[in-house]
Amino acid sequence: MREYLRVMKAAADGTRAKILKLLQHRELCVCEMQSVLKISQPSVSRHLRLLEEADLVRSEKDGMWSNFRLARPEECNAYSRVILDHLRDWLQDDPAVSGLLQHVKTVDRATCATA
Amino acid sequence: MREYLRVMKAAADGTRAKILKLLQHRELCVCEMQSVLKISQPSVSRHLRLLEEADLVRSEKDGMWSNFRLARPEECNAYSRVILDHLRDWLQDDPAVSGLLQHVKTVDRATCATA
DNA sequence: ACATCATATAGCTATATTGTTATATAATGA
DNA sequence: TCATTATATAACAATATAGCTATATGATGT
Repeated sequence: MREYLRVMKAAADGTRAKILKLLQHRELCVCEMQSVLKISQPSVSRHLRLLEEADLVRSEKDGMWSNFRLARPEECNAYSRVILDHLRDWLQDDPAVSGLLQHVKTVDRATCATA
Repeated sequence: MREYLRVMKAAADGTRAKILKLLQHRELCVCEMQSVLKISQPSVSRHLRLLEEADLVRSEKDGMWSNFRLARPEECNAYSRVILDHLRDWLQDDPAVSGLLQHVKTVDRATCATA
């Protein structure tokens, strides 16, 4: 039950759902997500920690940056695998998500500068 | 997004997950669930309202009782259908859930008496 | 070494959630 | 009608969550 709740609670938040949808597009660092989501950097960091603890995302350090991506199937647990799988279809037509997906195409970590 | 969050938040709670697992066994009235879950009747009622608003369960009045059952596929939305589908496998070996499933077999609405 | 940038953590506030008790509503049966 | 039973709603307390600002950590480049 513990793992089930961790995954479901992680997925049951609007900001985190948006992050997952953004990561379907490509890997992103924290400051890129901050720029797209228009929330504070610490808030993004905490959401990412919850997503990572739920095995929904994974991160890798690249120098100064932390790159986050969706967890690969073999990195998932039984619950996160299913959620990620369905999220590829879910929210695809959501207006808020579409807007962010437009925005993310114009974002570049080189021009973040701790907005 | 609204509907996604309604379903995910409804599912992302331990007590409500237990209710859904109990309802896989059979239809139950509020007082039966109260007896099995050992929480107050108003608390059960509110959980059921949230589950019903998420199209995860449906209820029918039967005289004095409200019978709750899992929503049928045609009563679901895109999200609740998927969650209910996976929940048939999920948590099947969870010790807390197993305990409740044992208990629910011995429960009868006739012997509830607003415990 | 020092300044800068990206990220993480700590601490706080506002809000949401879950539980409770008390009470309202509605059906049943003497 | 009146008491009883089942359920729903209201109001409250305790806890959890999500946002913020301030600050710590760690890498980069001068």
